[in-house]
Parts: sequence; C-alpha cells; structure tokens
Amino acid sequence: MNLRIATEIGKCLSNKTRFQILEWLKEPEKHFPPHETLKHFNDGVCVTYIQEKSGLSQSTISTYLTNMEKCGLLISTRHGKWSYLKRNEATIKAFTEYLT
Amino acid sequence: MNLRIATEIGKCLSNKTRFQILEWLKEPEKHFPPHETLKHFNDGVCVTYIQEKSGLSQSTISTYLTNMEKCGLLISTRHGKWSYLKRNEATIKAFTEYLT
DNA sequence: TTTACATATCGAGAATTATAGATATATTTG
DNA sequence: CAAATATATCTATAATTCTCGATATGTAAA
Repeated sequence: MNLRIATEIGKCLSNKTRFQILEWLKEPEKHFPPHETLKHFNDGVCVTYIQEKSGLSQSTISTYLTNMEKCGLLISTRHGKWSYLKRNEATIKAFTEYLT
Repeated sequence: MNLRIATEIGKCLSNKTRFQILEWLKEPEKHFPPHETLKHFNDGVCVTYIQEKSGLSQSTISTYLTNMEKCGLLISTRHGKWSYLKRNEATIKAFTEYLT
C-alpha cells in the first residue's frame, strides 16, 4: 500500500453507492439473486445484478466497478459474457492497516 | 459508524495531503517541531505546523482540518489562540471495522 | 453468420470539490 | 485599549468528478 493507491481507494469510498457495493459483496446471497446459468461457480456477483440493485445506469456502474478493480478493492473474473465481482480482502486489509 | 459518515471519511481520505496529515499525526514528534510555548501539554499539533509542512495555504488547511474533525477523523483542542489536532483513533477503528 | 445480450468505453453537460486571497473572529500581549 | 498573532469563514475561479446516453466490443445462441 502506498499514498497514491490509498487515496484512490479513498476516492472509491467517498461515494455511497460504491461503499455499499463493498457492503453488499460481504454477503452476496443476502443481497442478490442466485446466478442460475452457472452450475459450479459462485465467486462473485455479475455487473447486471449490481447495476439493478444500485438503480444507476449501466455505464455508471461499469465505470465504478472498473475503478474499484483498478485500485484493488475488487477482483473481477470473466466467465463467458459475464463479469463476476468480489471483494479483494487482501487490499482492504492492507488499506486499513496503512490507515491504522 | 453509518454510510453517510463513512463516505465523508472516504472523501477526506481521497486527497493526498489529508491522508498524509493522518500519517504525520501517528508520530508528531517525528514530523513536527516541539511546541515550545507549551509546558505541560502535548496533545496534538497546531494548525500552523501542519500548514507549513503541507505547503498549502492557511485557509485550505484550515478547511481540511475542520472537515476532518467534522467526520470524526481528528480531535481538536483549543488552548488559547492555538488549536491542537490529533487523530481520533476510535473513529478510525470504527471506520476500518465497518469496511471489514 | 446474424442476432441478441453483457459489459466497456466515449463524449458531454451538470454538479461538486480544490484552492487561494480577502476578511472576520478570537486571544494574547504591550 | 491597540497591535499582533492564530485560526476560521467567505467568495470566487479553476479543476475534477458525476452521470448519462450513445456507441463499441466481446461472447454466446439461433
């Protein structure tokens, strides 16, 4: 962790929707429907589900998620035409330790 | 801790100087001169020292510090004409736990 | 190989934040 | 009380961010 990344993370955390995305992803099954098309994969939530829950436009949410991935807050995995997002606990831990 | 305060803290942490102020205040004696006019008080760093170290204007730093106090990141104590700032470890802990 | 769907990127106008100088307030000192 | 000093607030402009619709790209299904 360094100052530049830490402030980029801060920027992500300065917006209610972005902060909530991290909260929702703590317990995906509590906040999102299951991914029925996937049989043996449960490693994050697809962009569409996050977009629908947020109520914001597809392009806005896509930008949010891209930025959150760039600074290491999220991990994105592509399966076919879907991208699945999950928290990057290692970065979150490094950030909180840097702050403390 | 709640979403509104957490995002206000995020806003404070989205700027390099503001983030650094928190870092500097982890070890004040390492980053600032001693407060010679004070005999038995060592409970934070005055606004002027923080301003000089940052290189930004007095009004900018004053605004930063006010906002950082409002969201609970800093504790401000006034002694005569000086305000002394220190980290509010309780809020910082609550914030990191909210995130984790 | 079209067509449909999921996600990403682009471009623009609206909204917010950054930053400073000027000024106000509060406190100490002479 | 007047002058000096530390900090806070006001006002304004520049810079950045927000958010969306439009469009592009990538993948799967028909």
